[in-house]
Amino acid sequence: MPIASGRAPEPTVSRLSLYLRCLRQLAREGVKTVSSAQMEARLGITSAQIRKDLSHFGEFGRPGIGYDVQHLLGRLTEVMHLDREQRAVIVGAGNLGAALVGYWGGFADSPFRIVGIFDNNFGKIGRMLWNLEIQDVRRLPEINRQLRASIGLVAVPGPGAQEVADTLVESAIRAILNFAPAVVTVPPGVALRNVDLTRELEILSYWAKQIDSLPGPAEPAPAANQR
Amino acid sequence: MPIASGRAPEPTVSRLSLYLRCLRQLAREGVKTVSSAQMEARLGITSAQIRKDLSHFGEFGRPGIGYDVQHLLGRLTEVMHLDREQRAVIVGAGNLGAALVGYWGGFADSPFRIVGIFDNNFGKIGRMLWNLEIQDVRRLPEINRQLRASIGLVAVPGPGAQEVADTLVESAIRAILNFAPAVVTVPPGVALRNVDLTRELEILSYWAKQIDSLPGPAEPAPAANQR
DNA sequence: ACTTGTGAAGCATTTCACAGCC
DNA sequence: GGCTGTGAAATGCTTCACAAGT
Repeated sequence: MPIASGRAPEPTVSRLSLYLRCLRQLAREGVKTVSSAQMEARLGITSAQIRKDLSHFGEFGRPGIGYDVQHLLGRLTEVMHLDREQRAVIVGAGNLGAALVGYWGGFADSPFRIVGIFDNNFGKIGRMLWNLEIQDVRRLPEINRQLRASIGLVAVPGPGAQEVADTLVESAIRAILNFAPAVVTVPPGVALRNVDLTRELEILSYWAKQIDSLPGPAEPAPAANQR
Repeated sequence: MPIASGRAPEPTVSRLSLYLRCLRQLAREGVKTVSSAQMEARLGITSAQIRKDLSHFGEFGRPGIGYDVQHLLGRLTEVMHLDREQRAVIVGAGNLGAALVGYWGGFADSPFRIVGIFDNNFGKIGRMLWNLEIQDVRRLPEINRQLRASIGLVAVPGPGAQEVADTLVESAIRAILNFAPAVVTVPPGVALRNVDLTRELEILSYWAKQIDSLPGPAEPAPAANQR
């Protein structure tokens, strides 16, 4: 029994987020208790997978009963550090950057809060975006001493992405979500994930093709692992 | 030698898109020939992985020399069906939908073209977004007979996502990119990928935590597999 | 009767390492 | 000497299946 956190596989962690969303919905519905089989029905992730995933972080269920929704919700929220405010800055005040500010501006009960938006374009610096003033990315390290954001979102064109990431690291950011179509590297101790929109479409283009040229009757698409 | 396409693993296909981007850059730089080791230096994907990936689709390299950039670029473009126009529609004309239209409106040399945007809100229907008129999502199946899009982007709030996906399937869409924070299911023969922004931040929140609470000196973050 | 937690088995992907070719 | 393509080994993840708990 690996009491609480050891080192969990990356796929497991990424599914935790899905479990959380499912549990929040169950809580809204007033459901008290849920079995891994019931979650399978909602998420399309096998019950064995769910139990194995949860087992990395502790023993949350009761044989014959299932999981207490509120309890599991609380524990997973802690495990993922979503029980505290998570402050984030966005670099890049273009279409995408603006949409991202709006995206998390909407929900007040989210732990994520966008506390700053930065750009390198003098035409944009000083303008307001929602309730935030666009600031000079060159001042980011200095300004983040006040903002104390630990997450950075990179929404600039590909060629500028590495430089922006370096600036974020220099600003004591611990996690970067990169939307730029570019390979970004970060030093040990900084987490990085990429969201690459063109890449997603290209991958779909491949699978759509595969489906077209299938010999027999249609086969299930690989469904991206419910990623 | 599995001449050209058999069934390639999903991770391989998803990396193909990275190889393409790298090759396009090499072509712009005027580089004629590239080895898997040189690509490793640019992409952070091991040379053995690159060679194994490419081997699923044919033998493109020459021992002692490497790969001809133009040739490999051309072949991979074919493999992924990016040598033809790929028409897409977006459902949801909110912040995100609008940003997505702009995102692909920018680049003219992309095979992806947004040919329609739809919403269910009468306040939005009829308004223009860039050069497209927002249309009633209820008319999507009918209108797509003219548009002939095969890709659909879902940019609506979570609760509406499944209904929208069903409408897209009914409209002869073969591939769906879902941005809504919801589990969507599609019938066999339709490809589906999810881009879940909140989920990405939640996962980063976990890894950033892991880093904080590391006993020894910092360790590399799992880097999301360059995903 | 139902459900969890988990070793063990099964499967998929990555990495190794080298024969063969330039 | 340098590089590809690929079986074989290693690794990592998922699924099975069941003892134990309610």
